[in-house]
Amino acid sequence: MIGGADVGFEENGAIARAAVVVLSFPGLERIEFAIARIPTPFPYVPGFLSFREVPVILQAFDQLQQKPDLILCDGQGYAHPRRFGLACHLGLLLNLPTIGVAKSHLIGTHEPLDLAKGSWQPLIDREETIGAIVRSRHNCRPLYVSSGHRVSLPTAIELVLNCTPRYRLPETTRWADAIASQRGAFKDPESAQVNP
DNA sequence: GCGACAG
DNA sequence: ATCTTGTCGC
Repeated sequence: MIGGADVGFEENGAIARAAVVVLSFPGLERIEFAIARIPTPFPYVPGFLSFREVPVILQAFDQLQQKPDLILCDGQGYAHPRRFGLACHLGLLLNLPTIGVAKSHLIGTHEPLDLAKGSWQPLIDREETIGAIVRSRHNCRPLYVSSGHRVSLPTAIELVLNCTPRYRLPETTRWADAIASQRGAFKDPESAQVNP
């Protein structure tokens, strides 16, 4: 079972709303999801994102009946100024394997990336490989992948690609995002009528 | 001093 | 992250 977590905001950022979903693997069928809302505990400060999003994610996670074996996070893992991004923070607190999958760059340099899906390049910072940029779809902006907790970078890249059959983002992230934001045909959580 | 800066 | 319609490109 693979989990996905994402956070959205309401009331001009005053309320943080998290969604954690659980998908089967490798089938990627949606098994379950949970939602939590709390007053936003911390402002957005680059490099300190976990203090803003992890608390509410933990509350949503606690509500799950079926706990996932690993979680794909929306944000950096080891590819962080102090090597401890959101994915590392969440994984350590839950003592669960996690992977950081960010949609944009925070730190690190890299060589040009091939356009073909599946290609990747190491992300380097201070002579160290901290993660990788991965082409999850032909000719699309790359994903910033890095290990979060108890997962190696090669395994992280492989898992992210296996969770991304069609779109730029992993299915886990797409579902969590659709549920965390208040978009789509999301009416009653029980009816589960959501469109990623 | 200047530019960059996950969500 | 969020506001917010149409639109450019494959």
